[in-house]
Amino acid sequence: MELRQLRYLIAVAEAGNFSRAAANLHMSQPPLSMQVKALEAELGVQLLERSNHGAKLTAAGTAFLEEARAALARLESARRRAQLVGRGEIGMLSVGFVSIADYGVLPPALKVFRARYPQVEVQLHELTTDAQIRELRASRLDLGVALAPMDEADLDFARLHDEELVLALPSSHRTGRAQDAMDLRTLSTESFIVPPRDIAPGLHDLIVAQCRAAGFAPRITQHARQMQTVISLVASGMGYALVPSSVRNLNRPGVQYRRLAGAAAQVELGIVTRKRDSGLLRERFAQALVNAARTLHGKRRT
Amino acid sequence: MELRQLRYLIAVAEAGNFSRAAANLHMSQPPLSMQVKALEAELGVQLLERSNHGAKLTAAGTAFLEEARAALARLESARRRAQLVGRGEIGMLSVGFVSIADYGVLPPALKVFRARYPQVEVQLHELTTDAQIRELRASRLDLGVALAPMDEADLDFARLHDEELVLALPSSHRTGRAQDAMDLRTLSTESFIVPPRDIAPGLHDLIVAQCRAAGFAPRITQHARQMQTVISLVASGMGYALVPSSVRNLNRPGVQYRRLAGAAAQVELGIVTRKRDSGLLRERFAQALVNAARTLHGKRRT
DNA sequence: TAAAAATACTCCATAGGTATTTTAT
DNA sequence: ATAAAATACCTATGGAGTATTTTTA
Repeated sequence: MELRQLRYLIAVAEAGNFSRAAANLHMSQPPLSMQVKALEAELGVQLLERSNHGAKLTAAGTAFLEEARAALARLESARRRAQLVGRGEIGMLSVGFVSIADYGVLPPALKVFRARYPQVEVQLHELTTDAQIRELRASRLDLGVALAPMDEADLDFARLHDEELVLALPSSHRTGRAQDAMDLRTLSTESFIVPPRDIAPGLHDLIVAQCRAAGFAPRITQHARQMQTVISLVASGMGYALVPSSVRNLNRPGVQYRRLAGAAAQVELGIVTRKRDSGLLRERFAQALVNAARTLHGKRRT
Repeated sequence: MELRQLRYLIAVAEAGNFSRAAANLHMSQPPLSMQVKALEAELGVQLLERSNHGAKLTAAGTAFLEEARAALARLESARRRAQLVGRGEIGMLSVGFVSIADYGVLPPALKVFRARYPQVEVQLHELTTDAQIRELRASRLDLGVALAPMDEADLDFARLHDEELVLALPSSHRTGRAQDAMDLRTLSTESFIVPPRDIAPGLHDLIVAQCRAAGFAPRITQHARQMQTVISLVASGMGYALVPSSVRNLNRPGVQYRRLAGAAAQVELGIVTRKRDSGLLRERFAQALVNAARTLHGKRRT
């Protein structure tokens, strides 16, 4: 069975005679007759009733044509959908992100992307860096916004921006002015709230290293997986926390943020993707993230 | 776009690599690559992501293939339906019949046909001969069981059987025994119930001619379109009627039937169809009617 | 270097063209 | 006699084959 034969059959059925159909198809009558005959032979069914006056569909021909037309329509829809998906006008994109991205690059990037590609469904998953790696490998994620360090052989990491660690402390703490940097050494005996190492090893280690640099090992009294929880615990006076600076956007009563005196460790945020995995939408979304990062943090660099 | 190309794309998508797909298709790899490339070129979309390890679908390819598979399935269904209809296993048949056929050939013919072709939908329409001619020409009917005479240039008439006219008279009429023939001349002053001439000219004329042959013009006091009505009127004592003998099967209290003395006019029943209109189902139904007629009336002839 | 896809070419099967015959009204 | 489909034969496009090159992990 050939598409050509279906189109020819349709032409004959519509014209009601082979000669006229051939003219409509810009071809001569004999090959048209041959093709239709070949189709009938293959199906083993007579589709047209021929006469000197022309040809009309048999009952079998009518039944066949109805289905065949639907099939052709389906093919057209296949073509259309492929082109739309190919141009990235419609589609699906699964995006993972660490919670701090939600206070920084993600919202503006999403806003721009959604405005430009309203037909693209973006599925958002708040996941730790580790979980993103796992989900990327399982192809349940197309792109992740995660924390460095990242040296997985099968994944690519593209740096978005750095954030320094800042101190989150209860409002009850009254030392110095809000804009002043704070010396971590004055807090060496305080309790610290830190994300658990198995969940966020990069951030965990960075926080511990920062304290070490200030000459003490932090007394960790609470682990909390999500930044929101960390900040809530600080607000309730459970202790202090070192957090990436975009968490400042999380203004919660009872919490204040202070820059650290001296060298502050940098948390590096970037885009993780599968190596040699194409994906127009993925690239465009990555670009939106890069642009958002430039807008938010670019000023400091230039 | 060619069906071949769709099948090739499916093979590559399933095999995950061109070379293996080519082997599955019993062809060599280069033409396979060419055809898929041609498909992509026509659509203007990349459907496969090639690498040394093989090829996998892009998002566009996945979307395309989903629709394309549906289209191919639809084509298979087209083939199947055409073959079933072609073999007359499924289909639709629109049958017209004059009311007296309903007391004769039609019920047994229908029973046999329905048992053999349960998937064929038979639409039944009780229509006068004239109406059947009209509906056949409008292609709303495939076959009719009608009354002679029939000499329409574009229609075929195949005789089924003859029925003689018999007399239907009220039970109150007490002349002679039930099995005796009755002389129409004894009823020359009675009222007659006759189908209107514009609806059933053949039967009407036959009845009038029968009376003329008996030496009188019938006094027509009532017209009735349907045999049921004619018989009801006789039952209620409104008059007498001459009806085709199968109407005897309509046993209604208050009515008796008698053969006519002397020569009784013959009502000829037959199958009307469009000239040069094929139709397997139509032929099979006609055959069922012929068989039924032979069973019901054949004995008299042999 | 090895495995896969792409390129270069050759060949022939067949879709389509022209000329003509057959068929049925 | 006419109009349509079928048949006969020819041509050439393009689908498929073989041999080879290119690519990248």
